[in-house]
Amino acid sequence: MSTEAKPTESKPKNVYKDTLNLPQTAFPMEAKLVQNEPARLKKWQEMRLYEKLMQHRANAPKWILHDGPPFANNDIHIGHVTNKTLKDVFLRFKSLQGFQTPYVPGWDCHGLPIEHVVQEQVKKEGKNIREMSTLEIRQRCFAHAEKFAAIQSVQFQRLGILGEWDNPYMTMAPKYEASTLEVFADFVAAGLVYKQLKPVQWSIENQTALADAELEYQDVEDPSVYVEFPVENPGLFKSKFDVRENAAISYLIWTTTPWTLPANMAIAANPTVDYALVKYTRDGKVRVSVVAAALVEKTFTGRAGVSDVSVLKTIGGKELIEAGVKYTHPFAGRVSPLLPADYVTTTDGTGLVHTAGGHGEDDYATCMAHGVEIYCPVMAHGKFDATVPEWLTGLSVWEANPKIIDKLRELDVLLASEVISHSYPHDWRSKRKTISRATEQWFVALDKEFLSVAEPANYLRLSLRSRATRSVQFDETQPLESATQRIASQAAAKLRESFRKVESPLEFKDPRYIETFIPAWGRNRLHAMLGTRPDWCVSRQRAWGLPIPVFYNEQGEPLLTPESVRAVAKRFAEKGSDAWFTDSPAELLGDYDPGPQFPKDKLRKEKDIFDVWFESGSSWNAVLKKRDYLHYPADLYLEGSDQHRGWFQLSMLPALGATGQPPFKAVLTHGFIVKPDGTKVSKSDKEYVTATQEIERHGADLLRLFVCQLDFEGDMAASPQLIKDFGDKYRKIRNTLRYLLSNLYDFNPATDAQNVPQSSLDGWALAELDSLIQGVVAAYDNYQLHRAFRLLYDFCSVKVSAVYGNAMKDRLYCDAPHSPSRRRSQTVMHQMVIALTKLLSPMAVFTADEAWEYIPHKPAGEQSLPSVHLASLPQVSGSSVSDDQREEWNLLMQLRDDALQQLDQLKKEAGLNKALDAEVVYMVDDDVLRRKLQAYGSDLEDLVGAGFHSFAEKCPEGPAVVVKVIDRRNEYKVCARSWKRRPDVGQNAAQPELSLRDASAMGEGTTADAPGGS
RNA sequence: GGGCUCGUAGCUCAGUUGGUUAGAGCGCGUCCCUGAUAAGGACGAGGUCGGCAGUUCGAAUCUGCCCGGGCCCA
Repeated sequence: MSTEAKPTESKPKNVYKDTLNLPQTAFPMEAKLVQNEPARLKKWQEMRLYEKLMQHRANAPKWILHDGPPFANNDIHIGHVTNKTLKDVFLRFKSLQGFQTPYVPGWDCHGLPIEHVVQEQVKKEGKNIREMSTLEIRQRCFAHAEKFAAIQSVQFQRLGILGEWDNPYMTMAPKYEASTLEVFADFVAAGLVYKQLKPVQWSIENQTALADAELEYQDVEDPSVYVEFPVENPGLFKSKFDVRENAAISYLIWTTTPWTLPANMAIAANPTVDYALVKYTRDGKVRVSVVAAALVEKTFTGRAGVSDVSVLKTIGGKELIEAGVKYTHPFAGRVSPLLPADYVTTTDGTGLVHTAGGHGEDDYATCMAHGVEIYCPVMAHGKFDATVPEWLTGLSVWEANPKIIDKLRELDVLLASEVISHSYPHDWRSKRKTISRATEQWFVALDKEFLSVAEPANYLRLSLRSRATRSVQFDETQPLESATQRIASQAAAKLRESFRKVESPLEFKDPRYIETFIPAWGRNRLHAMLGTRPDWCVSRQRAWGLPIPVFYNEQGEPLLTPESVRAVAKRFAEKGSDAWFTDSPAELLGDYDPGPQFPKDKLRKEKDIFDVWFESGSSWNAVLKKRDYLHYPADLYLEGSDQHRGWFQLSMLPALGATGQPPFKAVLTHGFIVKPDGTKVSKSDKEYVTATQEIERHGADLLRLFVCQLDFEGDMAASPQLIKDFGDKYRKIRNTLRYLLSNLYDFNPATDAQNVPQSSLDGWALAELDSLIQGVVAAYDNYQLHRAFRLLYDFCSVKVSAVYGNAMKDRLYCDAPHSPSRRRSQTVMHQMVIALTKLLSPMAVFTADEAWEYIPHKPAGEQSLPSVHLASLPQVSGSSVSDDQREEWNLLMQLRDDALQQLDQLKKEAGLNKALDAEVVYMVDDDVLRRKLQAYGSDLEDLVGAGFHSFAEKCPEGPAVVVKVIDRRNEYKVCARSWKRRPDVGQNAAQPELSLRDASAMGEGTTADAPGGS
């Protein structure tokens, strides 16, 4: 499209370039984060930045975020990055705000995952794990945990996480273990600890009970059987229900776990469900069975070998149960009862539930309630003991399944057998199916009322559950903001109603009440979980953990008192919990005298260890209470949303049991990293983000910013590609900082600062900066990181780069160095770069610190700070802006939009390429308005990068101001220095090629050869 | 199956107590500049606001149901 060839022009390019004040800075455009961050990290470590910051804020109020300990196993992953970054950003913001923010990172060191890895290692080495002593296994586990805590520590520090890395907390440290036992002692003192046979999810592979958190549900196929359990006394049944048929009578049950049938001790029925007496022919024999009326069709229709199905009559569940007709176990021979249970439904099965108290939570509850024995013939390794029929003894439960089905068929009580697919719990480590199995376990009672050791004797006695639910109770004094909250409020009303009977609700500022949940629904969620969770099974049958400090005498009676526990704690504090395996009971108990019932030389030690959650859940005691520079409760716990059931809840229970109040004032949860399509990632996905790899690829700051820009309240989409693309955002911010810095090389606010009138682009920019500072601070304050990032980014991209910075170019480059207009702009830019750097510093810790070094003449009191991370929040200018003033700016920006569109038109239609060749004409009739606009001076042309502006009359209709852009290539001459095309070019006879401004600027000389930046 | 939760342009997010043609930035397309230059600028095209049905004069916004995703349980 090059129509006008200009071969002869050959203009001597840029002869005036040396006379300009072009930007200069040593702040590099290219960040080279990957290579530069480690150096800066080293610098921080050498100057002991964390300690310096703590000293710097020695007299400030504290803000304590208590770290939830990651598991000391494997490298860090993107979830760790998210969690630790959020923590670090909030800590740094609070510090910027003026708080002292000590941060003690920690690690969860005990537990099955580590023990499992060690087992695998041992296996690989060809050794037999059973031949190794517990102590030996524990030492290897200790080494493993220590190694990975060290690895993760380095990785977290590489991310720029600031904290007390040389003194973290470790749950396996002797003093920590002792602190955990102290909490346990308080539980014992409160009478909350008991031992009982109870079904738990049991891993056959690992021969241990599993915590909720150790279970994974997977869809599997299992045999399901419909079994006719013959009534014990058919005559009685027939007479009770007036049945005349000459047929066998049975209760029809359904189960997907045939192997639990040997342990069957009852059948549960729902008193509110109607049951049918169904007559049918199976394999040529007429039979009558009881089944829920609603399930007759589903149960019998289409069954092979079943015909002539008819309902003889329907009876109520209550009636059925009260008739009291027992049944005979088909192959165990026992006679067992029909029991009422309201959890029995008619969605599945037959409405009559096979009940084995030794193999199920509900079953257990039903049996306990009716005095039925908890019977569990399955041993730890998953095989039947000798109490079952001979043909089953010694078989594993999985081997037993088909045998039992065969037996049922042989006994002619199998109505049907089919394979169904359902969700079933698996051991998270072995990935094998778990079983429900009754064992002796230590429990913490949720519903027993008690007084904590911290409470006076006349205090209201409440259970752990009611303390917990009370502390998260909904606050109906808060305005309703969403449907969620409304629902929450309804639940709260119900809850409060129940409180009224025994207790008064907590006030907002009561330390037993959790003030804030972010997001708000966390309160609701935690409440629901606390309200329904079962008693806490705290024992595990493993090696790698904290031993439960119980002794047994020769009669098998347990020695467990607060004093005995504290005595062991004392020993552990010195020697670590390995002492349990090396020391005698007498040594462990030290001076403690358990009395004649428990002779020390005859005591036997408990073999169970604690659930790891009990240890990490006691961290508030081991950390917050033991380090005098922290405080209890913490201001914030911040973890992924899975921790509602995990650490949040299991920190609350120990804390409530021991101190009567929750360990935190606020809880923040964040979502999980998912793939860009919103589904969950697995390691084999190509979208999987390998944290350490991404840091090595793009640098920590980029990853940190990436995390910050996502709304953590929901799931967070990430992939290597998304992170890479995000680099554009980083570069935009960095270049904006660079541009600002590059125009400040000759600026000293002490001598050069100018007043900034509101009616100017500078005034507009300052007001924008003010609202940026306010907005970003508010966003940080409300934990809306993505909003803080967005505000900062948009400010850099739009306000500075596109509008203000662009408009100021002409005067910064071409004005005389000391001209007030140039100095005024520098005054604004100086404030901008300081504010931006500070506001960015919690997120982009490396980049902000780097930029800080290049800022000339930092604010009073901050010149000597060695790092931006010791600085405090930027000040707002504080000048109030009237609505009229805002209107004026809005008008200006609107005119800018108009002008830019016209410029674009001219470019397309008239071949105008440079805005500097155009003139902007402001057509105004109103004198007052004209005068207002005139105050903006050359802003009026620079706003769109034009060469010249003027005013003109306009016709009275239409808006108050109309802007018109005119191509002046044929009218005006170009100033050879500023490249602006304007009528005053040549008016200074001495400088015929220049505009008046440039001619006079030349006269004053330039600073182009001035010394570079700081 | 249950509890909680999310679902607005390719991406990340705004959308205030329901109210005119649903916004921004990025990306994308087209173009300009070459004195922020492995930078900078302009214009433009993109959305049945997950779906359906209600309430209402009017709904992205309220209600119900459904679909899809996530966390936690069973």
